Amino acid sequence: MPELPEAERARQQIARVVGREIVAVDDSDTYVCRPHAPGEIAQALLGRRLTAAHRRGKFLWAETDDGGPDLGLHLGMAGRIAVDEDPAPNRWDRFVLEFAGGGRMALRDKRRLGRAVIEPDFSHVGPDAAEVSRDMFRARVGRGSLALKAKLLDQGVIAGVGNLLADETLWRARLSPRRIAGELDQDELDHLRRQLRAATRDAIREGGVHTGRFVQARGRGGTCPRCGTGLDRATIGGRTTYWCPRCQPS
DNA sequence: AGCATTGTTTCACA
DNA sequence: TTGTGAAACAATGC
Repeated sequence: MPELPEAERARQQIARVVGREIVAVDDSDTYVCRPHAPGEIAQALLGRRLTAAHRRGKFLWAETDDGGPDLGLHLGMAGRIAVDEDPAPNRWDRFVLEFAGGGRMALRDKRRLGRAVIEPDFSHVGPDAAEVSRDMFRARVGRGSLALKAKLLDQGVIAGVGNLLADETLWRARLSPRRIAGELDQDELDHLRRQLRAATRDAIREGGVHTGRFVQARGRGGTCPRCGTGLDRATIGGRTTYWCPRCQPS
């Protein structure tokens, strides 16, 4: 599930525990907490408080008090942040903070592709897809020979777009996922950015990328919500991609 | 049984 | 340097 809209909801959850004293840390999942050894994150956080919750694309991090280290979190393919909920039954809470007074925050992740790390490095992460300026978007997205879909999925170009949001955005913008990024003109790039922002804003408001009109129609045998044409399907940028061949001509 | 899956990283290679 | 594709990661669901 998690793309930028889900990550933003997760950030809001993290913000709820800002100011609470951390009295226990479960960092025993060595895969989710890699490369840290068990207890390393605990030692860095025990007794501290989170002071702010931030997000860039799908990457989350929280500042800590007294010059403590940042705590980086990523939801991976199936994670979410559970605040003050009962512990998950099947050890799906991969990383947990417990607070004075009994509350808790868990990275709840059926798979284990989420991450929890101290002092995260975002040097290779592009600007947030919902915040990127028009000029920055033109310069970063509108170059190179990659297919447009692959370009949007590259977190180093712009951060936050996943497979579903990419398809939703391209459908809204009436652009083929196969178009070459560097061949779009300025008007097309500006239009694409507008549609990306709109699709992202709608998804955050409606509760996730799954609420998108196109995402709901997306799938084997799906038809275009606008014109009823059967959707095309192919692997682009390593991900299964759907598009309307009529609305989004190559 | 086999295949697919919303994410990221790494690697071999062109 | 830039780009491509595949594999790996882990686990679940159809």
